[in-house]
Amino acid sequence: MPIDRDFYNRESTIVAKELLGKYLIHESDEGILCGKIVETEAYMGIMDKGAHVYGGKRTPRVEIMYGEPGHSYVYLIYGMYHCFNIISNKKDIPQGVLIRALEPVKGIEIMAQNRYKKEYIKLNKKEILNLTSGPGKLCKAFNINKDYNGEDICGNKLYVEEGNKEKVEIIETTRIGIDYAEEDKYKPWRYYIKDNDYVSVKV
DNA sequence: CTACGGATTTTCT
DNA sequence: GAAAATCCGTAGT
Repeated sequence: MPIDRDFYNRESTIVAKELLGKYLIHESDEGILCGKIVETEAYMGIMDKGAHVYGGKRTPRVEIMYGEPGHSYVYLIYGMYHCFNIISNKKDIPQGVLIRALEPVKGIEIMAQNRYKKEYIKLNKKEILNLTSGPGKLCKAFNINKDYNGEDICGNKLYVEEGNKEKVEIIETTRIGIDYAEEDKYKPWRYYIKDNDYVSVKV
């Protein structure tokens, strides 16, 4: 069951924290993919120098951010990799949560094929850890591309569900890859689950 | 272990 | 024409 849209209709820092430990599900053509969300980043809208919508910028690419919460924002970065975000907060307040890392739960065979064109059994330990331990990697493993931009995360194709409600210890720290964001690059808006092997960068 | 650079294309200036 | 919310392979310590 997808989580209710109200869940996303809040500050992205809150949504980012509460997404940790939940499951991202993709009912792809190859089969069901499921990963536990272990690392997220909040992008806080037009006041955030690290965000694509900083200063109220409104371009075709970021237009989806100004829409209803609970939709996806997928974009191509460095010409080769996709990043997957979930739009948070209400219409006209363009905030989002970048999903930075997952722990594979179901459909690992499919992820192995998507990432390496190899069977899971043939992967070495490092390759297994690298299946979904980064924003570009998890998009490749989950076969998320630009076709999923604007997808409804409250639908039945690509969505988040509750998971097993385990207690998680959350680390708050600074974001990654936004050196141009001046003072905002030091904002503690990256969150991850303590001691999880699939977190992309630890403190 | 860290450091560097190349890949590759969309997006905005 | 430059930069980008990244990743990976290679070279050096």
